[in-house]
Amino acid sequence: MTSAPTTPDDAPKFRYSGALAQEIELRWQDRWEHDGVFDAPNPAGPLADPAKLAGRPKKLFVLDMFPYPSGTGLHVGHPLGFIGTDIYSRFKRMTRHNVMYTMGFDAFGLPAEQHAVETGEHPAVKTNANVANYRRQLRRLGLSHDPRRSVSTTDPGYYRWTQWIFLQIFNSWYDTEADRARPIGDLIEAYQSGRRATTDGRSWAELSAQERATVVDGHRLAYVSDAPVNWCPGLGTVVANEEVTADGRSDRGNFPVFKRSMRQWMMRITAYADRLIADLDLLEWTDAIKAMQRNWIGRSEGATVHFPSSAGPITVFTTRPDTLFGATFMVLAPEHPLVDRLTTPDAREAVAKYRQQASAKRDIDRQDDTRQKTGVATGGTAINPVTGEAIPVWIADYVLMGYGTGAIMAVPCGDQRDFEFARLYGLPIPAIQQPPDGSLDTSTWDDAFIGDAPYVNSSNGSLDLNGITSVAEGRELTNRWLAAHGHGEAAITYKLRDWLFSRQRYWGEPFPVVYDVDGNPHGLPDSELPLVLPETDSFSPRTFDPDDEFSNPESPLDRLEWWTDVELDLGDGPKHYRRDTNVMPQWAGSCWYELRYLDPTNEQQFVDPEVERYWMGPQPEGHDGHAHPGGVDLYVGGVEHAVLHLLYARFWHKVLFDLGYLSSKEPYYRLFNQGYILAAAFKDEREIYVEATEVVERDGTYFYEGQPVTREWGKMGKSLKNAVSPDDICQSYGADTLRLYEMAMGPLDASRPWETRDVVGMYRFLQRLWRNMVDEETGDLALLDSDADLDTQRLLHRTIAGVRDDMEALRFNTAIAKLIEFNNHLTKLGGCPGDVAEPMVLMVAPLAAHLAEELWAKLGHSESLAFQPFPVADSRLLVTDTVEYPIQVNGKVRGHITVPADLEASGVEAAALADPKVVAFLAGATPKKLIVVPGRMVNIVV
RNA sequence: GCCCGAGUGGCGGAAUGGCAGACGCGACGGACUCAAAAUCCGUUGUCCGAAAGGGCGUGUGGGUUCGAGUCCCACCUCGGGCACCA
Repeated sequence: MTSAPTTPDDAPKFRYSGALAQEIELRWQDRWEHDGVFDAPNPAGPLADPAKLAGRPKKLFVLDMFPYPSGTGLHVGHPLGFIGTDIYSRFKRMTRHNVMYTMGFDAFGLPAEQHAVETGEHPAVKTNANVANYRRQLRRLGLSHDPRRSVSTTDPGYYRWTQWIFLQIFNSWYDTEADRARPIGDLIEAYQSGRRATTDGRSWAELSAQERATVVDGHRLAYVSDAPVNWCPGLGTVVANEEVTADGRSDRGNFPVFKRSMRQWMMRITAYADRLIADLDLLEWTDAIKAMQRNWIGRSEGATVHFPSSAGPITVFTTRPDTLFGATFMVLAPEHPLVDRLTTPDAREAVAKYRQQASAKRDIDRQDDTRQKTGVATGGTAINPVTGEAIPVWIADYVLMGYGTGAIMAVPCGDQRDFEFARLYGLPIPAIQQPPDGSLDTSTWDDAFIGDAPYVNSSNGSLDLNGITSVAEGRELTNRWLAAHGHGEAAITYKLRDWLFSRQRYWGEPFPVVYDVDGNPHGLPDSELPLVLPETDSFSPRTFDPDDEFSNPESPLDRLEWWTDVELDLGDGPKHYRRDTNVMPQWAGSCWYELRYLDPTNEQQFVDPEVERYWMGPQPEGHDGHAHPGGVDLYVGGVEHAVLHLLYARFWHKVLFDLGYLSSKEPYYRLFNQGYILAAAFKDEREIYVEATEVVERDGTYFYEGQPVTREWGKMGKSLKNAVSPDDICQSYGADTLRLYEMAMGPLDASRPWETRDVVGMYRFLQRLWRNMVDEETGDLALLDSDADLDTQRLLHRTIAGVRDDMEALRFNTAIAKLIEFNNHLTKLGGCPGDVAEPMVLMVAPLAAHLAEELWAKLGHSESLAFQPFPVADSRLLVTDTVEYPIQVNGKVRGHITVPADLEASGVEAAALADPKVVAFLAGATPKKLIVVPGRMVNIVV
């Protein structure tokens, strides 16, 4: 919509134009790379450099969520966070920090595979081209990455260790007593020694080899299970719970997802549920993200209660065992296994019909009619253990098989859903609590009562809650009674399910697992790693009609018999095995990438422990002076990974921590969610998006090829046809202008609309800055002959103090504003005083890195300024001799006085009352009260 | 329904309880130019006023305070997340 300002031919030769910026930037980027300026030294190993390390007493690990390298390249929305982390990294280097900062690529995944299917080109070819393009674009932005540490998840040298970590998880079990993962060998040893008993009491030696394998496999943290999973025929693969939307469709592709029992790889993340919640307290993350993680894990405390019935005990989970006296019926999920046995002959037909209806409307419909509850009675009954009464058992689809036990005790007076259900089917609703402002006659109630209130009708002789007023106490007493009488026990449930870890795809990490003739899985020995993805030209996943629920997944790797069938010696002689033909989900590679950055070329270990301790270990005194529990010092990325990536990565990290490979409990100590860049998108009359760059505005109306179009705002991207390429902006204005613009738009965590029109503001700032120091005709340094006057000195040091604070707090927008303000002051002086140039250039350096380097060189330095100390404010120059006080009368400013800074309050008072404007305003009235805030203001109350 | 956020000029936004609107864009006026662009200088919350000056102003209504954009209560609107979770 708006074109870049054109620099006229007769403009001064060394004006800071887009072309000059580009020349400067490319030159410095080459030099940085050539000199290895941003190579961060490790304390040991091949990247060790004791000389460099000596000058950098503190470490700082700054991390971006690494991108998927898409074929369309970066748009200006992508690097928002990257620019922020770059500025922070550059600033920290100037304050004696050894900064770990690089960028890798999360390059397995569907789009590259899709491209391969369409073109027949191997996905690695396209992926490598995309990675190369991303690297070029990121380099063009002047990001100060250590290029030696950049990794791609698709590189066999990388995924070799992803496979290795998988095997660590596979070869571990969760010891609930020690509350940590341990090697599977410890479990076997415990069984062998008899310290751990088998379930049927036989000794370990008495079990057959197959029985032992089954026991051991049943404890592994990565295990093959035959359980209900999310089958997505449209994608031709199973997907994780986290990848299914609320309305039962795939996150990617929006295809229907069906619950089907299938044999698939699972990760026992549920073993870590409590620690994943508890350790959130260690982290500096926003409450919003912590809340999302807690929500997703969904811990509920309560009790399991067993209700005797003719079909055996029906076990329910409840968070309100204290309301057991009010449980007047039970509801089972339609799929509950006891339904058949509970159903009486006369109810059989209705039950069968309801179950069929429920199973038919599993996806979208189930959402729609959530308002009106439905259900049928089974005719069967169960015994309420506290009252001894027989209560009817119903089935209803508001009870979900996938949560708790798939059965509930219904307490209509104390649960809104049960209340509605009881009202609908005329079931009794006895009150068991006395609501503070209601009667015990529940027919007068509009809703169930939930909260603290005295219990009534809640006694059976041995358990008496009557008169107790606290739910917590009632719960506690009931739990004790249940346990004592064998009717139940305190229990905790979670919404979190184990993580479905296999995908029927080609472009992912192959499982380093083979199956013996009996179908038992065996991990490959280290010597077999990496298990390289086999070459083929048949990448296509087998996909199905999206609604074809009963189709079955077929892995592309399954077709490669030359690869799947192998002869191996796993310690007991050469035998025939069949390889696992699944691949890992895209999340696998991103579960540990930050660790590989630390030691990217290590072929013996995924990371050298000494290197890991240095960068990730707990810090008694972190970068900000606070102790921190270890992990990445600053992790920046979008909120879209609030549950998926962050939960999975925390889980893997904790397993590796338990196994003794890592020194921090958590991978990411401080998380910062940057906002999104939004952009105007335009639709024509057919509601189709048109290329936003081609739209012109006339008098508030927008036109595309002469036709009017409508405007809306959305996340920048290909689908809305509103992407702006950073390459174009760098070409027209330079990367420094782009960096400044993105940061100046607003606070880093806020989303904001992109306006190409506004970019020129930062361009002008850099142009003025340049002109204040450089002769536009000759390109030579041209500073004022004189040094700074006192006012300028003071403003400089106020600016230094402010910019420093802003940099620490990631407030780059206000840091830029302060620098512009100071530069505007220099412009008024007619140029830059000699003694101001260096501090000014150093302050600008983290933001406009290339321009600052160029000016620094012109100031006579041959070294890069990357490690020059950031200016420090002189506190003597932060105070002034005189202070201007605003004088308020009744809270409104009516005048100003300027008085010596050290004048005491009584003097300020006298001066305020003597000010002619104030005198006029008071018109002789006597002040009732006079407030002097030293150094701030005066308020006169009349 | 529940849990997070956020509401400030024409626009993006700034403001340890202390002069609301820093900084940038745009707009308007001027300089340079044959002209335009680029660049430079100035004005720019709004209303009244020729001006000096004054009234009104941070989603709405209350409250605390000498003083509230900022703190408290209630509400409205918008954005995000979760949602028949027992």
